[in-house]
Amino acid sequence: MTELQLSQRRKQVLRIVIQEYVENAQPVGSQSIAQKYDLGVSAATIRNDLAALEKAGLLTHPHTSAGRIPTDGGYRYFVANLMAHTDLPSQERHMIRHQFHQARQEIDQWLRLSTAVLAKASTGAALATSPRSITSRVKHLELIGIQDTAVLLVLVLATGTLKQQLITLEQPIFQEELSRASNQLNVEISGATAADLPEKLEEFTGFTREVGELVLKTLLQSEEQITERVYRHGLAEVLAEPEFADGPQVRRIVQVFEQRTLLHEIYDDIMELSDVQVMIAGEGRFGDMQDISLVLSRYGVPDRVSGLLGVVGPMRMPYGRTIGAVRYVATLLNEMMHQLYGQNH
Amino acid sequence: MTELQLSQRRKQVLRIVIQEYVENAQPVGSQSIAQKYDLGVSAATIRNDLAALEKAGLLTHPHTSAGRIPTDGGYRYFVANLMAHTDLPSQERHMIRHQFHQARQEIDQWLRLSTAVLAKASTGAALATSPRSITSRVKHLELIGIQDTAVLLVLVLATGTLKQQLITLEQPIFQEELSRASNQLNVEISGATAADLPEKLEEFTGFTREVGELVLKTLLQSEEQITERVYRHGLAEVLAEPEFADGPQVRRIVQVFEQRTLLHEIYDDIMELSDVQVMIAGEGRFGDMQDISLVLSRYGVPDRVSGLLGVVGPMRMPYGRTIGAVRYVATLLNEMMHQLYGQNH
DNA sequence: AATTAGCACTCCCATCACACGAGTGATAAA
DNA sequence: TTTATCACTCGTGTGATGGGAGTGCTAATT
Repeated sequence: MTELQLSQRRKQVLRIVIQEYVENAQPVGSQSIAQKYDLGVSAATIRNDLAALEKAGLLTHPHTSAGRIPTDGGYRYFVANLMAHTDLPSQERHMIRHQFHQARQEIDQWLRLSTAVLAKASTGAALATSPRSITSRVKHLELIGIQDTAVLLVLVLATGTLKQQLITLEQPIFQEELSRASNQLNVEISGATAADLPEKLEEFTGFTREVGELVLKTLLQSEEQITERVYRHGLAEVLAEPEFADGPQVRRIVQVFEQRTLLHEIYDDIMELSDVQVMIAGEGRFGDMQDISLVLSRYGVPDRVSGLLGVVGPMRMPYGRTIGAVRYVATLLNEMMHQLYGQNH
Repeated sequence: MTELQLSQRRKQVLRIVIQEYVENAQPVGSQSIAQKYDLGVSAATIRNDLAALEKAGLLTHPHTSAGRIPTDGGYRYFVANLMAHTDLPSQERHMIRHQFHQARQEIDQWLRLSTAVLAKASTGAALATSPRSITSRVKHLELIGIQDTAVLLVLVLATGTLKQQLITLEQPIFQEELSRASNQLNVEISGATAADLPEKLEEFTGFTREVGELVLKTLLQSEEQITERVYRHGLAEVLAEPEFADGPQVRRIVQVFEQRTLLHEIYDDIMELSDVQVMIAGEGRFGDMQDISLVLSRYGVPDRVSGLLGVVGPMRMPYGRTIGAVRYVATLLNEMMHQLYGQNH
């Protein structure tokens, strides 16, 4: 993409239009700009600038005699070139950090908190996926008889995640045999990844082998699944924004917010990049996302676990603030999880 | 409440008004009734009946020259006295049952499926809570060293539910000591409830005792928590209904759908009663639920586990069908869980 | 007493006309 | 390149108008 060349003043004008529009949700005209901001030029000049910015595809009118509003391209230019790098105010940061430290050692709690915090700090609705292991490593397994013919396989992964799987048997099995099988397997497969496992399983037969296969299956599954659990928060609030006054628009954002498939599609894109990603009106690559923007980030521990975190809201969104919030929460989560999953293993 | 006395024909008229209005979302007038349904009387007579039903508080006009629409009271009367007892068509029932049997032994899957099925079979958005144990019983515990000073406590309840809790220690502890502690505890507390536990813990000291206390705390927590996880499905679809064309109304239903607090408040009411409960416009007992109805049911195994399941939708809802769907899915869940948690223990 | 026909009345809704005003675009001068 | 000026556009708000669906009432009928 060739970098668009704009005079300083025109950049300034664009910045003002976006800022005003984000704040008031009203088209902004040349006069009000000239009046409110002292650019040292008259309204007529600004009018010319506005026309130029419109020609460049950064602004539009809703109709002839209305002020200008930013296009999706306008927002993109703003985010890429004009936006002030905004961190959350330090007071707010401290409050959030404090809350996180309250919820000790509970990933589930952290993610709930993350969405709550994000929804509050942005104008959007927040969502987060549970973390997914990049390569799962078995730490320990346990077989527990639940009923005569029902056995619960409990799998502890190196990350501390628990997986459970119910096994239904043809005929009853004694707890001693369960213990024997689990002991044998533990010795062999503790620390193994999905890649190591098939080889190690070869020496086993019968029930023990079956359990081993199930472990493998569960392991693979846990590496695949990226939206095992999705945390959401703040949909009701974002619907109060004026752009969601009419029906179709509401359904659109609710769908984006609810659908798991979208997250699947986006996941890989986000994972490749370490910083916060902004996706305005679907960037042409995703379906019906007119007037909707996403601000997303990866979180986790590199090469170990990672998940998705972010905000979905109207295109008319305070990007600076939102990006700052998402970035801060992601950083915080990174810290917390680093501490948990830590250096060893 | 004194049972309202209505002539056969008036009941019939009320039934028709509700049926037509539910179908078309349009006020229905005396003439269209006389025309479409052969009641053997003229429009004028029906007009009198409509006036009488309005006086009785079962119908209203939006304005003088419009047809009638049901009030919340009208719907209540309909549900209580007039509604045909409708089960889901048997073909649909079979399909649903089949889907449930596909998702073998996975409560999580069942509940996801339940909400998906309910959302499809009703005009509403479906929600379900994860099951909660009435009295949790410890089946087994396991202590697993994750890092030097981090130990994962894995608790298997008699129901097969897993609870995990991370313990952070002051100083490192050896796996042998962990094993010793867990073995000691397992012998003593296996099968114990929260009520039994304090007594049994008395003989322990030090680390073992600490773990025991933690088990107790976790147990109590799991009995309290009723909305550990809430499954939701189909919000986007219900927003397509004409009553949600305007803003405030949308926010209202989204709030009802999202809020956990409401579920907490309703929980006890629903649990007392075994059949499907219909709650129209909050029944005067709950906050801002204008024009919103809930159709809810308990599910689970009596005296062991139970959860909440149901639909939230517009007041203008096909109650017969919705109730049938909720009832069927609840029954199905009951069956499945009965099989899982079963007769023993 | 219940039902019916007739009729005036009410009130929503769609349509049109009109004026207002914010904001533009163009032109010509500085 | 910037500015002042001015005609033009078009959404918005207001008020008038007519049609129509549906009611409520009254008086006649069964």
